[in-house]
Amino acid sequence: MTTVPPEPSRFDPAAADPRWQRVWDERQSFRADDASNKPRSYVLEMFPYPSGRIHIGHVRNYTMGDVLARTKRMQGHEVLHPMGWDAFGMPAENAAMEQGVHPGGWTRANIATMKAQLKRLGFALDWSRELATCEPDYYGHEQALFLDLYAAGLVTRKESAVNWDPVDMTVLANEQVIDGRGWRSGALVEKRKLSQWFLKITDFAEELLEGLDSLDKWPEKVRLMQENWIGKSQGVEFAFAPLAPLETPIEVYSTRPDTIFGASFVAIAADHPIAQELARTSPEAAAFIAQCKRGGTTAAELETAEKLGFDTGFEVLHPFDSECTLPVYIANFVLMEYGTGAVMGVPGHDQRDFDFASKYGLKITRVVAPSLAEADKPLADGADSGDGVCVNSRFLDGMTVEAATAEVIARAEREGWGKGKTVWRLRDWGVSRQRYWGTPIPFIHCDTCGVVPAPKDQLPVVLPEDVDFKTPGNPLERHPSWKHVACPDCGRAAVRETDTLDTFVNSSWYFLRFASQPVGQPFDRAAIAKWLPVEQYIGGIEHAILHLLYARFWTRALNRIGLIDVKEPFASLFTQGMVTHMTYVGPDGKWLAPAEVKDKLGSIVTVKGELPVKLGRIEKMSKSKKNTVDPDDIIVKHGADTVRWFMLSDSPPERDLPWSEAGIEGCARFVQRLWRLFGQFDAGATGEDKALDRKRDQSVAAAADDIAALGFNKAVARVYELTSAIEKAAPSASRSVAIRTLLLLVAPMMPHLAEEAWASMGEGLIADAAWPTVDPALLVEDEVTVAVQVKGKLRDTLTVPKGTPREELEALALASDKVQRALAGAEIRKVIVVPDRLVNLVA
RNA sequence: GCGGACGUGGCGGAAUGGUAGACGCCGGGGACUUAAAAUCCCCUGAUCCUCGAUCGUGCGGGUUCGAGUCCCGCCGUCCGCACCA
Repeated sequence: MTTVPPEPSRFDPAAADPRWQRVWDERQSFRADDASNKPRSYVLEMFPYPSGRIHIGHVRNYTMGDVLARTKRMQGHEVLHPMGWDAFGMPAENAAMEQGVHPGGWTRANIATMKAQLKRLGFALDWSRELATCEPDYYGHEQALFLDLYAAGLVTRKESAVNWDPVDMTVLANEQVIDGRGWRSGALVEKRKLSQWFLKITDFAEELLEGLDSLDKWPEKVRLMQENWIGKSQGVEFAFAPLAPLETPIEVYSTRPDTIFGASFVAIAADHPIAQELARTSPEAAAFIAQCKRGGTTAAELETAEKLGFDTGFEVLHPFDSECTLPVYIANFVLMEYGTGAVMGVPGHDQRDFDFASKYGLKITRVVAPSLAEADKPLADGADSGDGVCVNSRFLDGMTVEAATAEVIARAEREGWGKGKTVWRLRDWGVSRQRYWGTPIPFIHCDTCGVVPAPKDQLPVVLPEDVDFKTPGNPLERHPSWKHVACPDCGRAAVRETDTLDTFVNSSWYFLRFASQPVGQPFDRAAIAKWLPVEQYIGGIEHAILHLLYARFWTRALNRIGLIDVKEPFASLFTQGMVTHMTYVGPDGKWLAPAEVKDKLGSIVTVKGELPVKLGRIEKMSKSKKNTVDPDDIIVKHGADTVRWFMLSDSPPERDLPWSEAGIEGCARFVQRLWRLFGQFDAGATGEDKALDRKRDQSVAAAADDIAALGFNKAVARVYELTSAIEKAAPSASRSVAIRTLLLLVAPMMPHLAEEAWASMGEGLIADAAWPTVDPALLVEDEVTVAVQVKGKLRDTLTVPKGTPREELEALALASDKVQRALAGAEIRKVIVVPDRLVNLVA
């Protein structure tokens, strides 16, 4: 094999990248020391699902975390920056069904591939802590934690209507149903009654909600989304007394008890017991209920769905007025799952009730008005949901909405027909999945003893290897021997639970396992106290609810049962934007890959045949749109540092980053430009360049601030500025110091180039070097440019020593020809001077 | 319907209420070269143009000596939630 010696004036990533990656590996440069006395930083990016290959979104995510981790390290922190694999999940089983491979083999091969890809990007990861959730060494501990939660009463098993995905043939959590469809399969979700395992996340509704207030370093958007998801609503639950022939009272829930005198009907859900009972004797009612169930549940269908009702003929009594009776309707807009499955209809102050009452000719009364005087203001345009005082409401008249609400609740409780109640939108988390490739739920079903937890000394309950995927459904259920065990209590023949845990359980505690991996237990409490909470967590906004809410819940649950001390897992959260790319549509209307098109005289044509190509939208990279770029290809072409630099440049990290070929080439040019500049380092140079010294330290200070705030695009701009300034400067000792400093500054972003240049200067590993210190005196300019405005418009600028007194600035401003011309002899009425910034002459 | 974010050159984007457009990409001109690549220098918001001037941050108002930034009202784009009582 012959090797071509690299051109010395060019940086050769093909040779340098693997060389330095090997050095970091051998020296274990990024291994976190649990015993360190340095300040600690736990930097974490959401671990990937091993789908096959790293995609560009991963590269962006991990590059950001890496720059932060490397910078923190240089700044003297003991950094924990681990990586692992969210390795259970449906795609592995799909691959098993489609390709006849074993999910474990498929997953582990993908992990090997993706790990090699991550290594090629030079991430400063502590690989000694690598974990994969599909290994018994991980999920066995998860089973133990699940049993602990069970012992504490936080795991329940109950029969319930569940979301059944008919394509994936499994149950889905509410969070996994999007617009009535499975989040993975896209199939219309059906309702089924099954015995399921649940985690009692609703026990934590209040603290998960209140905890959001302490997460001041989380995006407001994510906190709001979680708040809405938890959905706290305060109101009153009370009963309407029945009139014969109706026998049972109707319990309703309302957040507006102040409007109780405006109630003109009661509506119950189609699934409500009274409706179901009526359907047995009334074919009309049965037909209506059937009609309700046919209605779609997608957003669009709900938007246009008409409010439909069925008059049961029953009547109930108003709690405050024995003269007043209300008709009972079955209505298609009332949900059995929320509140009591029955509502009081107040058409005057609820648009939905208004529509319903208008349609069925029910009474519409105003009971809240801006003032008592406006009690009879007509409700022409629909319901009035505004604030105000109660009217037409007897003893409530004149009270504010708030006071009236309190009064009604007080009376209901005193008189015993209702009570104040908080209702949550959040449901318990159903975690049973009828799948093979997940954590086996460690329980045993015994005909004699019932549901018995697997003894802890028998953990892990390991998945069987010999399974077949030729028929749909759960392979664990079909396996000939796996499920048959002796009951741990009575010893008689029993069967294992064949459901596995939702994969979101796996990702709900992995950040704890990274902090320590003791053999016999899930984690070491002291190590968690040292490292947690994660200082900076980085990942996609798509996990704003699911993963982040579940992880918060697990952390709080483990805290409550006394296993850990931390309550919130992630102190600071950053949600990064997607990598997008132009899409191309060929003459046949099919998507074209970027490599299949080219630019010909300003218009885009196909490479083959030069046929015209239509430009689509700039969208998230996806295989179906063919607008993807493979990270490996770019690494081979340009080297890891170029890819990393591109990921950090231009777009603010929270926004989308449009991929462009021109952009990556610009980055590649800049890598070489830096390399040339680093080659100009001259240890023996003499002479001082004060301006460059100042620029150097200002750049370092600003870039440090930018990186700390995750403003990587701004840090990149500082690097460009300093680079240009050094290039323009004449040789001097200052210039050499500036080159050396620039090298340290780019080290977290372009670690391979930095190591190579650092070594050529005769230094050790730049990975072990310290962040450059700055002279605070140099951060302050001694000369400033002051703007001179006339009536707020810029007319001139003055360059003056910093701290020039106001009077002098004013005099200098008045002495300017341009200012005099702009003034044109007008009399000055007022002068605003902001020292070191501007003078504004108001004429 | 409810909630939120955003709107700045050809493009990605900078800008503690104080010189709008930093930095990068694209484009144009030039230098070097037999030539090209690579590299370097200059220009690059619009209009009128010699200096210079006028306009300019989605639209309309307002607060202020001064607004991309704050307030009110629109328009548009994107995201989340949704018969939630």
